[in-house]
Amino acid sequence: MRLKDLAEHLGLSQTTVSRALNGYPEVNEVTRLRVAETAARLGYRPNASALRLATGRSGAIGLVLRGAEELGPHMSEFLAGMGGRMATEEIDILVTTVDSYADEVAAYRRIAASQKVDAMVLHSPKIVDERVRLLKDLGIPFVLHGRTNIGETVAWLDIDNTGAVERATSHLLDLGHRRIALLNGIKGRTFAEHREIGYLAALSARGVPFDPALMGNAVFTDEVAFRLAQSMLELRPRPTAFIAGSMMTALGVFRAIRQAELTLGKEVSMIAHDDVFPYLNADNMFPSMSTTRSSIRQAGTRVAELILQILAGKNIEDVHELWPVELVLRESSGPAPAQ
Amino acid sequence: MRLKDLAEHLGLSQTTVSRALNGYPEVNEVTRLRVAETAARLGYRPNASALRLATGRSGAIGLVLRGAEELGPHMSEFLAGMGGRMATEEIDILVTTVDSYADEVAAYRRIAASQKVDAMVLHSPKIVDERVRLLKDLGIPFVLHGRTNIGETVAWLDIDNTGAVERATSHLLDLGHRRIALLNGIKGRTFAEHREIGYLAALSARGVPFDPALMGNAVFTDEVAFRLAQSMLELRPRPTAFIAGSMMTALGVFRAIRQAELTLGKEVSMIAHDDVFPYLNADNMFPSMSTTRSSIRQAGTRVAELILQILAGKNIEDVHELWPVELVLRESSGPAPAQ
DNA sequence: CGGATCATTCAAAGCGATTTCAAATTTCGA
DNA sequence: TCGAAATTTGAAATCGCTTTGAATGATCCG
Repeated sequence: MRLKDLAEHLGLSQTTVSRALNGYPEVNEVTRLRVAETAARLGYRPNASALRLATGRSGAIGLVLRGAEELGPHMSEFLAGMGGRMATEEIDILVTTVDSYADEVAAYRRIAASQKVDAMVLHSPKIVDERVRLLKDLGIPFVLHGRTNIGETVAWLDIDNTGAVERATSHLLDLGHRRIALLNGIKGRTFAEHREIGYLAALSARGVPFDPALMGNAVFTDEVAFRLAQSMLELRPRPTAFIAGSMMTALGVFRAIRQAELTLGKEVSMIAHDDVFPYLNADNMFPSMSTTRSSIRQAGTRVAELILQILAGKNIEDVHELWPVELVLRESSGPAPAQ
Repeated sequence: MRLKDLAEHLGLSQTTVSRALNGYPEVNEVTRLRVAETAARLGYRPNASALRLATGRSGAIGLVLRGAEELGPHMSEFLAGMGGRMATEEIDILVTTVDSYADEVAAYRRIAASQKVDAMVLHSPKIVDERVRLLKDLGIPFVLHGRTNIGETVAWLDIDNTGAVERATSHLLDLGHRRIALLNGIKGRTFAEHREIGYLAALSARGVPFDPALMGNAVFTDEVAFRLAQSMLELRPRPTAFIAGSMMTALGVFRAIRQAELTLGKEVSMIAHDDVFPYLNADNMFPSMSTTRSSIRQAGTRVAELILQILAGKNIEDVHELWPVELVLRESSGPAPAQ
């Protein structure tokens, strides 16, 4: 069922039918109704490729992911959020996976040259992220999920990682903890650096010296977290509190604490960052987990919204959002044990 | 940079340039080289929309997901697997999320009518899954990840859920367990029904009566699993072993066992199904987790491969793969405690 | 009544590729 | 040397839609 068929069926020209369906004003209301009704009845849908070619818009927004590393639980939540918003606009999400960084750059070039997407989302940037400049050079509109220090205006949405960790650290200090371990993300990623800044700021505000042995940088998997926490718990004096970068990390720390036969919430405290996974609830852990919370799914939804605004003409200078992070105290964080 | 520009730049016709780039035989080797070199130097890429319109192929394969429910850790692993295979073919993955089942049907129709994809992947089917018939009616090639009992030939790839659970159950019976709980997936999904069959078969082979109180059907989240396991552990006599449907489920059972102050691997045993998440390793749990293992990422890669074969003309009757599942014994499963 | 205005409709020209069919040039064998 | 065959190139049609610019009738007003 092509436009041409539909037009013939109606005894009208393609022009009129196209206009009727796309809501142009210069078509008789009676005709418009007749067209709409017939199109619906016959299940007509414009061919996506033809439409894209004619309009120049591709009707898709792109996402390039380093497969193994990035397509984890965080990303799928983010995707779900984006998808929810885009679905109502009938805009597709185009997921491209790559293996290496070099492939990633090539992928951006390819996607740009073939005009497959109208805009892109850029993820977990580094402090200085060349991908940002690349996309600017390529002229593709994009929203950065996170921030970067490149001398260009970009549209971004980020959560207040610095503030979150600063508050968590301060709170633990208030509870008397002095040996607070930070399980942070990969060195070089902006969010990890921001968290480190918050951590150091809180420590220095109380004059508590920073001990590099109490800071780990790694991916957020329970396994790595387990190993890091395990070795930190062997230090003397050992840490009395952990700040875990994600819920996966928290699970690893959990295990390390248990294996060391310590009690979470008493001998050792923990505050974890919670991206709000529907299948891993901080409230229902045992003991329940104190968290710094920010829904990554909501972030996805909002990023989608921002992209739509940009495509509608909004100036990217006006697209900056820094989301506060709530500190939710539960059972896993308590007063530091007596010396 | 359009084909036309490139052709003018070369002093050739679009026809020749197009042929040269697409490897048609009737173009002079010297010319071909010159075209290829110039195209590469100028970074020419055919416009995706135009190419699709001209060829009739969309260069994408589709995936419709019910956002909240389906876009979890399993799916992101599967996606990563698919993406890896498709990337080398320059085929895109089009992710559409929907809220309700009704929306899902509409989404399939829409995608079909607008010819956005060349093929689709269908996921976690029900015993009788109408989506399968819908896709057949719509004439879209697809591969089913799982199986369904609809009277039609479809291409599918599935793991041997029945065999996996049967072996796990038999093994626990061998160890002397008689009260074995099964934390299964949502009722009606084929994989859950298959697992139930394996469970029941193993029980009845030993003449162990089936106790409905020891079977739970729910989504695979740690929270739900925790609640189910918790209430099961309150039964008397209580279950001495658990078969957990996923690693998330296992985490919940873990917690329930600990909260009940029992020891995993001694008073209570557990075998969990492991889809092989890179961030949640059965080997590194404490105690390490016995599992029935099958990489869902590999399944994704393979499904992608099968789709490519189908698009290349392979008969769907020849596309059926049932993957065996390995049983990996570790510390979480041990002999039943003495009465 | 007649010219201007308005409301509708349509034919045809893109969009940027592929592909059919024809033309031009070379090569080859008799 | 000449015609046929093979090789190489190109003009134009096509894919299915949007959109420009023109045409057709209907309506209005002096």
